[in-house]
Amino acid sequence: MKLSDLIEKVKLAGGRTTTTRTALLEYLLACDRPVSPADILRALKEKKILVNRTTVYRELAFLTKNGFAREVRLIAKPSLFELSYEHRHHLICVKCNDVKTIVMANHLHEEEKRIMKKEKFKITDHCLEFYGFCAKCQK
Amino acid sequence: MKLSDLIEKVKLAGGRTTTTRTALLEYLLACDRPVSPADILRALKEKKILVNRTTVYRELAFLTKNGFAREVRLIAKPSLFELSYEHRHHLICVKCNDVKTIVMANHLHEEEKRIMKKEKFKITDHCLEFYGFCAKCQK
DNA sequence: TTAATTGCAAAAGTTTTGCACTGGC
DNA sequence: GCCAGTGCAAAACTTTTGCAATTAA
Repeated sequence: MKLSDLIEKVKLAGGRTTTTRTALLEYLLACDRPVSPADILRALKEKKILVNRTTVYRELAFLTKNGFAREVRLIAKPSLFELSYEHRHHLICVKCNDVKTIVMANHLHEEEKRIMKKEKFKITDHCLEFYGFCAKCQK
Repeated sequence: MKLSDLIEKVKLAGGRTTTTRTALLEYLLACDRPVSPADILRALKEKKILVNRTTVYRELAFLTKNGFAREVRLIAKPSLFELSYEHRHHLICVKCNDVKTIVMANHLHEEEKRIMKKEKFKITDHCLEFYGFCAKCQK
């Protein structure tokens, strides 16, 4: 996904193109992993882009509400956010807390069908995360 | 799982049998769904068992650390906790936020093997949650 | 006894709100 | 000009810590 395409889509959704929004989207794109509001604040500060904490929260709320970002809650206390243009899964190291993003095919269609029938619950999405030890922490 | 068995196991792990701990385990057992520290405080208060907030947090930390409980982070802001004597999954209604617990066989063994090989990540656990609409909210 | 458990107060950290002001389109 | 976006300060929550007192085993 390209930054310009993202910005275009945000415009279509009624959002304006502001310095903050552009910088935030650029950062989320570059990271390619879930980050916390605090991470974002830190990163933008380093780039000399001064943004208020509240603005970051509101921006994330806007992106999430409009389907551009997604909130994931893995290990760390604060919520983490990532762009949502594709279905992602994460490998979370329980030792160093590192999070790696992976993309994989959905192997749960049949299972979801069965659950929907049995539980009368209409599944629209799922969240699958793997916990364990990253390459470094296995040594 | 029976309360007395749970208490016995906690004892083996070096934990003492206190009013708070017993009441908390009893509540978690009865709920059979993830609950927040605030939920626990409220429930114990209703039962006239006066417990401090800090104690609830410490108790949950103790249970989690010793493998009796598990922290799950679904939709609600605060972390939710549930007993961990079996592998569970949840059906989370995105409309009313209701959470239903289900138990299902692990269909991900093959997938996990593949990921471990490809990503050099040693998977020890996973978390799979389904989002959608509960029976009530489909109407 | 003695180590685990607890309460209380205070701090730390995260997220939300109200309000006035600014700036994209 | 309109209304989305913003900063600031303050509030609301959630979670953790230090310390002294209590209590199960």
